[in-house]
Amino acid sequence: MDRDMGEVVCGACGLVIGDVMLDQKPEWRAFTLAEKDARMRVGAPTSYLQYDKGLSTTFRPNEGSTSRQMSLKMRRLRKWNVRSRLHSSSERNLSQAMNELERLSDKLKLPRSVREIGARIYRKALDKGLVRGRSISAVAAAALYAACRTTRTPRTLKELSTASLRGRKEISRCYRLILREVNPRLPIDDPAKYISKIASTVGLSQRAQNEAVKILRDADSRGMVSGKGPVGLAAAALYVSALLAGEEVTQQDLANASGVTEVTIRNRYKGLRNGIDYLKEVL
DNA sequence: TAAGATAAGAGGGACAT
DNA sequence: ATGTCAGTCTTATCTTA
Repeated sequence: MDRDMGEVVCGACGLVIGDVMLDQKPEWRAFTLAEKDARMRVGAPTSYLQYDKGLSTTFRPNEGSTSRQMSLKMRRLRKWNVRSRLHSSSERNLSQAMNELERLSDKLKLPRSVREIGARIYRKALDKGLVRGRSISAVAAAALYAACRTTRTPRTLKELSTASLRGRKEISRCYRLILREVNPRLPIDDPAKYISKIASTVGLSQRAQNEAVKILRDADSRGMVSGKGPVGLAAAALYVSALLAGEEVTQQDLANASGVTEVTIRNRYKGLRNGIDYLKEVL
């Protein structure tokens, strides 16, 4: 089980068995009865996924005493309750954004934990006024992408943009804005994260994956990776390791599975061959 | 048919004006 | 703010084994 990836992977063969990670746990645990008793009072775990963090009240008609007057009064109260919750534009904005976040996460099979972080990032962006003048869906997609990066969950900007209604350019603009304004320190994208994802869709062995990771480490230690796209590097490393292991994969297959072009794979492949001595001899 | 080569164009970062 | 430069990646097309 690879928690970073949000995937369930077979340890023997590297096959991705399922990529839906359900997070059904409450956010706390009770170890003793007394503790449990104490915690009964905290209510549901709060969540950033609801625009009001799950703390709002709702009115329901009282089914027991349904006098005509009472139900009218209740209806009025409920109306005001709803109004007071939704009246501010920022909260309306949030509620829309949370919907979009849910839709995207669903499409991309992202675990709830990532969605939570995406929601938190979106809130910050909204508080800083970054959403004004931009589309909610684009900023939401960008926030979710940022969440993938902070949690080291391998999703590409491209995947985000195909799931979103917005174009890649617009989302990446928002993403860079978020980087600058709200989330200055994100870990750099690690190519190794993409390896098992790519490998399992083209059916490469775990052995080949391990080898590919090793190759990437070598390349990194030689300063060959800076400035290069992480996905292309991962795909090329897999191509090399497949050759070494005698497993059959075409550049075309890897290109399809990874979302980069064959040309890019070829270029990275060439770089790896020239840059790493022990590969020069074998290939 | 897969792999390699080449060229043109897009988009974005760094840096200067 | 705007322009230029170097470098990456994509798309398209042709050649090679």
